[in-house]
Amino acid sequence: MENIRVTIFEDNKHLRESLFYLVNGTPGFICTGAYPDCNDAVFHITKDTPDVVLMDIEMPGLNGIEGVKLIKRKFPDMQVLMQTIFHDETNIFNAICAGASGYILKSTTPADYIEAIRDVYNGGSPMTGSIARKVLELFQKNVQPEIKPDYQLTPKEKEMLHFMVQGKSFKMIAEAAGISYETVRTHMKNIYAKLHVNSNTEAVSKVLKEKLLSLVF
Amino acid sequence: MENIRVTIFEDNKHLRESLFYLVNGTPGFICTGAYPDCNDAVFHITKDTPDVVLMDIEMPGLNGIEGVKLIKRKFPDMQVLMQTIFHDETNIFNAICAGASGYILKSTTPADYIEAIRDVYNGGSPMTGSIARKVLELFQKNVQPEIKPDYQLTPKEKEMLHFMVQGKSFKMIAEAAGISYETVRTHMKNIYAKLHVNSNTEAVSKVLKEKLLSLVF
DNA sequence: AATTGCACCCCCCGTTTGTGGTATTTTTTG
DNA sequence: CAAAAAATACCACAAACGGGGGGTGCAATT
Repeated sequence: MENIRVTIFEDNKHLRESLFYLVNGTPGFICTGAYPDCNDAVFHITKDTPDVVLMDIEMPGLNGIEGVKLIKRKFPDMQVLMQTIFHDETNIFNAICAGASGYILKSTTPADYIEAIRDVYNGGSPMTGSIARKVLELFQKNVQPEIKPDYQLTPKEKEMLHFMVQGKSFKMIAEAAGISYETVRTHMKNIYAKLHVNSNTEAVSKVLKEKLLSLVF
Repeated sequence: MENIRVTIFEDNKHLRESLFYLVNGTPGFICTGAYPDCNDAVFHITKDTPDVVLMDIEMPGLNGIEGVKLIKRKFPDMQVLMQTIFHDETNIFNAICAGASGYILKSTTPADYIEAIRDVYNGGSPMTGSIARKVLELFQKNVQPEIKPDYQLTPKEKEMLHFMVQGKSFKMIAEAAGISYETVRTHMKNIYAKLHVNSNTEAVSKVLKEKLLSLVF
């Protein structure tokens, strides 16, 4: 059985070394290189000839996204497994689009790290459940954009929501719509019940995500 | 802690009963129903009020794909976890497009079944690595990143916003992020200043409209 | 050595929302 | 027309939010 060759790009010295020892300490795996940035990624990979690249997203200089692009341009079949801290998710989507083959969190256990690398090597795409969920949702939108559930909102309720997504307070909505503050509150209560939410932010979020309002008005 | 309510649709009597006992035998889970077909799925679910539906794909009469469609039309927020014996690509994509929240194989172990159900319940989307890979590949072709204004938000601030657009309250965010309530408020205050808004709804609205968080995560 | 940016934590105070009600007046519709 | 649905309005209380302070520690930069 051939060893799975892994090259690591990770700016954090401690984590980089931990991963290095983790990979090398696991039977069937060998770390062919561990670098603090991907400025010379193509050079390193040409030399290391890894099967899988473990790439941090947040890095000084060339970040992980650019790194993946570089690598995939030169080695289209290279398997790149991204890793990042959970909540800097802004670029994760871009990472995937750049050609990443998987996405894991830095909070994963050593065993899971190894498992993810093996999974990528075997043609899988390990990712967390929450990432997977988001990917699925976008997938559903692209393929079938018409999953528009009907919440049976009345015209007045939609008007309230319109003002709501503009960031208006109940008081401002009352004035804008020419009705009393308490009436606005009543409408909002009904809306919350229909949308199955219980806060203004949830309502706004749901409206925008599901495009419940035709952006007229 | 509330039990996770699970309703099962599975034509194979043996497997159906096994799953029933598995779910009921696991602390924190309760099987609210187990049916051999989804002809009366909407009725059963109305009665059972499950949190998660475990749905077989291959079934006589109405198959699992149609079942999901029915269920999602009536209960748009219902979480449906698909399961099948086949690794059939067409079915998988149809299921995903129909609104399934996850996809597992019948070959999974009991422990993994439970884990998958829990994952779905918690907003994740469990799926096998190979499924994920296929989804990613399609994803990479269809989407290109767009230009977005830069408000110089720090990673932590983006994290806060990420939770915000999920409709979470400050208190919930504090818990989810493992920081104190007051810290969340501090971050939010800074965010408001950077985005030039002064309420949670305005912030959420701006984030979603301008796709500040790449919308996906 | 000093500064800056970020993440973190706490207090106060007034305002706004969320939630539970009740209740009257249109408007729509069978 | 009678009934249902929608829109209107109010009260009360608890919870959450917005804006204003005050801080500490740490790492990177200057």
